[in-house]
Amino acid sequence: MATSLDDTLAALADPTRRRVVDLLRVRPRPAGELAASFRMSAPAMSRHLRVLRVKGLIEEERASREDARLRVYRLRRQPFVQLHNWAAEVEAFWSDQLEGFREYAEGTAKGRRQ
Amino acid sequence: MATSLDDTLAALADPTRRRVVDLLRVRPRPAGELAASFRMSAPAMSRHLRVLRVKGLIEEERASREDARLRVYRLRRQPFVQLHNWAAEVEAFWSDQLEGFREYAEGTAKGRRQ
DNA sequence: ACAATATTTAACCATTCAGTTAATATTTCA
DNA sequence: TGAAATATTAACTGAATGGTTAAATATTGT
Repeated sequence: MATSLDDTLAALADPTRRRVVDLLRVRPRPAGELAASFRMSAPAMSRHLRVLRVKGLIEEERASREDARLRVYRLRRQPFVQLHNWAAEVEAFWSDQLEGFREYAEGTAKGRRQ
Repeated sequence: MATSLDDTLAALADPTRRRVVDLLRVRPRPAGELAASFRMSAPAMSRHLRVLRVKGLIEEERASREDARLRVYRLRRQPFVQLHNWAAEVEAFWSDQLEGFREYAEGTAKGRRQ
């Protein structure tokens, strides 16, 4: 059930969905509470939640609940670990000692092109 | 010149653009070399590069170059640091001792539903 | 000056996306 | 049983997105 990085980034591209993640980061919440946090109709939020769910960023909570009408969503961990790792890899571009060399090489090389 | 996290995620939502970042992560490259790496016309790549530039993920290299027709692009650091930090914050949802408590509370609480 | 090269901008088109309202489950509770 | 509450799916619409080809801009080299 691993979510691809591309799916994760596509799911997070919409600002509303990113804010939903920030809310779920505090604690799992039912769809209605999430919809109420935005000036947005329930169906619109429902679709955002579906995107997040299909892409594997959240899951519907199956735990026993006092009201079965509520659908409580919680974050899944894997996509965020993967995103974290990728961002760290990209950052390695600068932390490498290589970067200093790259700067130097870019400024002095003459015929080294592709 | 700080790029917002929302801009960063929007720029990375497209798989082509994410692959461009992966290529630039190795070393800065001219637009033509990037276009050649995908089965895609030069104008299409040019637009992807424009998105990445406008959103602040890459910059055109101003260093003295042997051929002024080439536009070499390189990654900017800040957006990736920010993305890394945000993903780490989301992950804290699990590494917190709180998480254990949350699981417990979810399973046992009865009337705690805001 | 002129042809070739590198890249972008312009104009166009098909698809995707995010929002809305209306209709459809499902569960709760009076 | 039946109205209220929670949430989703369906159908529609306008805006944004990503690709294409043609035209324009700037630089290089004969």
